[in-house]
Amino acid sequence: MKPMESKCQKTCLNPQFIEGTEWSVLSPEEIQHFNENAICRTYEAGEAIFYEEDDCKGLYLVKSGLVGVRKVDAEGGHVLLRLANPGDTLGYRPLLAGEKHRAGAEVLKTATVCFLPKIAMRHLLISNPELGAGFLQRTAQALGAADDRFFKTVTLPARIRFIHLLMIMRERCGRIVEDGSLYMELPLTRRDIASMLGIRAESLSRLVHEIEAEGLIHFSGNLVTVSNPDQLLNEIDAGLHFP
Amino acid sequence: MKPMESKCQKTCLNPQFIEGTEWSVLSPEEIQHFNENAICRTYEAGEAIFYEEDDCKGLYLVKSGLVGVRKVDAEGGHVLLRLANPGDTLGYRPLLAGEKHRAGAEVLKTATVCFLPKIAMRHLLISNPELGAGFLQRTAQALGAADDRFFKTVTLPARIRFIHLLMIMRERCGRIVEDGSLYMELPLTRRDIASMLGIRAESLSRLVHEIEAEGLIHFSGNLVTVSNPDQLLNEIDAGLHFP
DNA sequence: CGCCAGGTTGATTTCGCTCAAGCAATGTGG
DNA sequence: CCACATTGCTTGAGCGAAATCAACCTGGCG
Repeated sequence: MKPMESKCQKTCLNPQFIEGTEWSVLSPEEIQHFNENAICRTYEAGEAIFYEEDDCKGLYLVKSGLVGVRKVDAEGGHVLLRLANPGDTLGYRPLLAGEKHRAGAEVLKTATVCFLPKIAMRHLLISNPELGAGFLQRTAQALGAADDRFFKTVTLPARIRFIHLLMIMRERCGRIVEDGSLYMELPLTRRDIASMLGIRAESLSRLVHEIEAEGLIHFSGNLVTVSNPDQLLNEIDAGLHFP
Repeated sequence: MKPMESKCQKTCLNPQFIEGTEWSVLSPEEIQHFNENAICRTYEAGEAIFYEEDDCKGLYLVKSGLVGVRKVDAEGGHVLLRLANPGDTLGYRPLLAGEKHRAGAEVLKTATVCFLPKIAMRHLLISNPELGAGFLQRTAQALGAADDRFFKTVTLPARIRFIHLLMIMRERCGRIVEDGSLYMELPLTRRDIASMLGIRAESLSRLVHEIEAEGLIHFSGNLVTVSNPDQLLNEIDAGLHFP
């Protein structure tokens, strides 16, 4: 069976969806141009969208679901670099740098993704300089974030990095439940979380155990409950401003 | 005594110097506009050009010398993120991202640096879209490099990372001496090298000792001699493609 | 001369890794 | 429906790479 593909037919990019993304600067005609050239496809969890070292054929707008960007090392271990949520665009870095993909994209939760060929993108970049400016800004911000991550992984202990990651995930999938505690469902396997922290799954497991023993957090499967989120934030601060 | 500052007076940006940099796309009039607004200044080793968290007031073109970009952690330790050689431009990331500086710049070897205010830069970006495209590309490449560094620091052992760094430095300051061996003068302290690798100075010291004992390299102060550079390259490959 | 920063070395500890086993949930095929 | 592989996660024991702490060079430099 062939994967489900379809022209977007004015459905892919629409004013509500692109709100807050780089695409929001497009005019109605440009949106139409996008939709005429883009191809939508739904991927199941585990499917790859593109691989490291592939030529960059265009870019990928995540419409729903969750996508992970990863690199693979010599022994086959993978390191998760970042996550792409609905509204995020993938593949713009290699496109703008004029390079091949330096990381692969794999679907983590069933996702529909809109592919826009390079040529169409170039057309849009020329017709609307604002679009380029938007991606320029986003790339520059991503560079800052990447430097930050490097800095943190070499200066902070794994425990603080883990708590930090939890606090970031809170923005994506956290909910405050009636009694004031924080509740979230992590969309990642332990192995993937560990790789984002630069540690092994076993080490993460011990770390989780330790934090749980202190009563700060309760884990069960992918479900996390934090009784007192502020306490964790304090620990991050303590990790930074050491006396 | 006030630091030596001066208007560039047509001297700063000139066709020979900008060859191969992002600035090479400027027209003669634009070059003039740059020179009229830029301010040159010479810094001694150890001086700071800007600090982390400073507002970004413009960008800095390194004309000569060597500049380091670093972040400082809670206990006052610094991590060297990257080096800026003559022709490199600093501060474009925060400018383009619309953020404050997220790292500081410190002169490592006496450097003359040309400062171009934000407003003048905006003017140039508008008058010449090629310039923006150039910085876009460079930013995108830097992002790829930053991801790569993170990936390497979590997957490769310190030893391989060190050799890797040496091979990168070769391109900047390496010379092949008459008998075919490689000779270089590292413009960095041990502490700074260690911070780039994400390890402590003591660990680096032991590492150097170990590699020297194997006869691969000889260190004396900042001077490095590599009798057989290919052997080191092989080791990097071995570190990647493990059976 | 003494001081100081940069570098080295040694002893000890800590953190995270490896290897190995066990367990629960989920498929899968007979 | 059950036996059996598979996958994700956890746990334990032992190991190893770097960190830490502390002492000690060494070469400027006031």
